[in-house]
Amino acid sequence: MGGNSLLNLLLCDKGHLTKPSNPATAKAVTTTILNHLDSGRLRKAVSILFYAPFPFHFSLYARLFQLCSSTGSRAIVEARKVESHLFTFSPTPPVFLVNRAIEAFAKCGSLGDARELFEEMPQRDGGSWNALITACSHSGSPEEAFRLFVKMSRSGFLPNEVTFASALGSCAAVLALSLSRQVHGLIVKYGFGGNVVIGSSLVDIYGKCVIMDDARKIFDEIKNPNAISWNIIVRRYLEMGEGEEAIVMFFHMFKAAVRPLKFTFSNALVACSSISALDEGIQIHGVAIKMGFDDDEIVSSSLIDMYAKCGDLESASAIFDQPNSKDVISWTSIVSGYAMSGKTWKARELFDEMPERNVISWNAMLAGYTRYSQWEEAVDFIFLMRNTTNNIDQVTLGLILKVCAGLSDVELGKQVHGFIYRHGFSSSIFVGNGLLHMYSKCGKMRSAKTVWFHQISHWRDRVSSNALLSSYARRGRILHVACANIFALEQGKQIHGFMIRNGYTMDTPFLFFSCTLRF
DNA sequence: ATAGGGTTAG
Repeated sequence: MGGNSLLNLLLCDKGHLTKPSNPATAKAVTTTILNHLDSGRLRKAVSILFYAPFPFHFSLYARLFQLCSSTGSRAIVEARKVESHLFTFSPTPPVFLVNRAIEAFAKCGSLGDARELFEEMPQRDGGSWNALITACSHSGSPEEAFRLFVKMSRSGFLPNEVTFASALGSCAAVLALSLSRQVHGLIVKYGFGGNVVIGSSLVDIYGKCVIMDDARKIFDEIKNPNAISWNIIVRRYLEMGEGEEAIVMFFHMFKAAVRPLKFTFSNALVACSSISALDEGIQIHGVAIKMGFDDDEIVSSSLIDMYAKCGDLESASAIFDQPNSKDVISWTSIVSGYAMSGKTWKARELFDEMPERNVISWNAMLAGYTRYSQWEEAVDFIFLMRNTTNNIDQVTLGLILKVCAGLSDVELGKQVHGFIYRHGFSSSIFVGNGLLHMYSKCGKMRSAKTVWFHQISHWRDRVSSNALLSSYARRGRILHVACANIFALEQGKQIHGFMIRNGYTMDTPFLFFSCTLRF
């Protein structure tokens, strides 16, 4: 019990009424609270509730919990006040209301409060388990979500489609393929296979695990795919490097008469740039205008990016020059468009005008200089960057190493290497490759070899001791891979990306998770 | 009585 509820109890013990003396009082206060809520004054409403020494109707608490966690508010203080008041004047509230409280705490970002409340519940229902499992899966605690998922069944509660959807969300977050297959089996067994949310989640997971055939099969079996389902399939094809199929699916969506999400427009447009499909991009632009999406910031910045990457800088500028479409992303897209097409001077002019920059904007400009071997400009820019911002990431460092390589400046390269080492960027494959290239280009083969072995041992330490990394030759193909588990996800992703970029044949990736489900 | 899935720039 927190200090707040203690305060309320003291108020009771001092002889304050636990029930309004006049039955009209509670009703009047409720009306006042509702009026504040209707005008969007959540804090004021909660404050009035908090100091009222009598209970309210449960539906009011339910509504308040929901508002505390609705998008944008994340009002943890208010959620705690509502909970405190509820328990003070209704010591044994109905289970559904406690479930709402758990959800509110979780959505406000306090998994601790949610967990504590769950632990202290004298009675639980399936919804309580679902609330906490969802909370864990949203708070970056997938392991705990899995544990609860298993524990739930052992405690005699049957998982329903919400449970499965949350469990699959956790599977996707850590690419737990083997676990997903087990959960998939249970879903079929329990008869939830036809659920659109679950089907979409499965498409998402199999796609992320690079098993696109399975993903597509499951997608085709969804009876009425909704906008999110379509978004997933378009995105997964895009990430597989199958831009054409992504675009095809985008247009299929219209035949199915499903209104796309703005992110689906983005994904489809990125697919267009990935295969330089300007004509299709123009068609999608037309569709966006027809459907009233063209003044959306996300869609318009994606359009700018698509036109820029397809080499149509005029159309890109035309959209960029329209009012209300200039966020950092649009700015970065247009700068990148000029920079990567060799017009670095124009790009720099725009870059200098940017009202706001982030590390990606800086990298976009630097990438232009390195791509066109403008080493002097690049070096000046790097020093400017160092003096202007502390925002540096592995992409910046990779680009700086390219500059060192371009200049064959091993002394500068060594300094950068030192920086990388001191700031813990060594594990990034992007940086590692940059170092390798830099040392080789400068003729320092011994250093290159050292970097290589360090890189390899790094993977071995971080990946294989936790999970499994096996590369093996078979039938003349070069390399097959088994991937990482949840403790080495970042490394697993890096290896995966490395393999895709370098054209290795991909066998079914194995992802291991130490928990085997028993039902 | 409810809850669950996806996310543009280097």
